Amino acid sequence: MGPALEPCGIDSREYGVLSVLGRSEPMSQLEAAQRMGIDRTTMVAMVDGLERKGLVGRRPHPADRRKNIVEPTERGRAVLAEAGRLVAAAEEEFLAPLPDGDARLLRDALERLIPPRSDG
Amino acid sequence: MGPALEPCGIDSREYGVLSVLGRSEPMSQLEAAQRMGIDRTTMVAMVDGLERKGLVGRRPHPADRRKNIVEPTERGRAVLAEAGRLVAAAEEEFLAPLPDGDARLLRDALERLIPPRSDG
DNA sequence: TATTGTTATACTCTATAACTATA
DNA sequence: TATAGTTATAGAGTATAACAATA
Repeated sequence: MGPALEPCGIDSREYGVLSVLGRSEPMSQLEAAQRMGIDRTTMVAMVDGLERKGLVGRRPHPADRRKNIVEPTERGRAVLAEAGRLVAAAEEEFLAPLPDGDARLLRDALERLIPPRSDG
Repeated sequence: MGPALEPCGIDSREYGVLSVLGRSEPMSQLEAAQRMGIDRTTMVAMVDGLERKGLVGRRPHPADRRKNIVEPTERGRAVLAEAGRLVAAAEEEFLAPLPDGDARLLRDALERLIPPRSDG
């Protein structure tokens, strides 16, 4: 995934964070961290980086001023969409050596073993 | 693998090194490092740890005194055997949710995608 | 008193550079 | 001149502890 995402200017962890933030309702940093199973202090650094790149923005939660709502910017959403395409293409290429039908079987088996989280 | 190996007193990286050293002809630290795709300086630390635990021993190469031959001790071989059993059991448990036959298919597909190295 | 974000700090794993001894 | 092992050191990534603001 790393090399596949290079044209986007993000790495796989940033793609994960961007996915969490862009594919559900707006959420706080803590909620995002919990969805990804990472520490909230790690999320601070991740959001810092994405914010510097202009891909997400922080704004105060209207009802609870302790919280930051973190949302992708317009450009962040564009990068997320493009990243999704690149990752899908990389996955297809990776699975190409398998005989017809085996790719789906592999994906289904892995999904049964490791239920996907919201960060894809 | 980590939790599965705990009863052995080794972690997954140490299991990898022990496998490389115990499942082929005796070899130098550099050869072992190259088989695992890790740096030789990292191998120094790994062998240090395994030696402290009494699982491997260093001896000079008879024909080239720059080299260390690193081999499992008798106890190292016993731990390797037990670790192999624990890992196999953990894998079986992990794959248990899959319908009959799918476990083999999954393993075969993964093997086709990612050819196994000598560290298993 | 508990929670959210933040900062400072420490720890783990790994690699790079430089040294010693051998070849 | 090159190679094997070693050491010292630095970097990435992560977590824990402590603090400020807010609930």
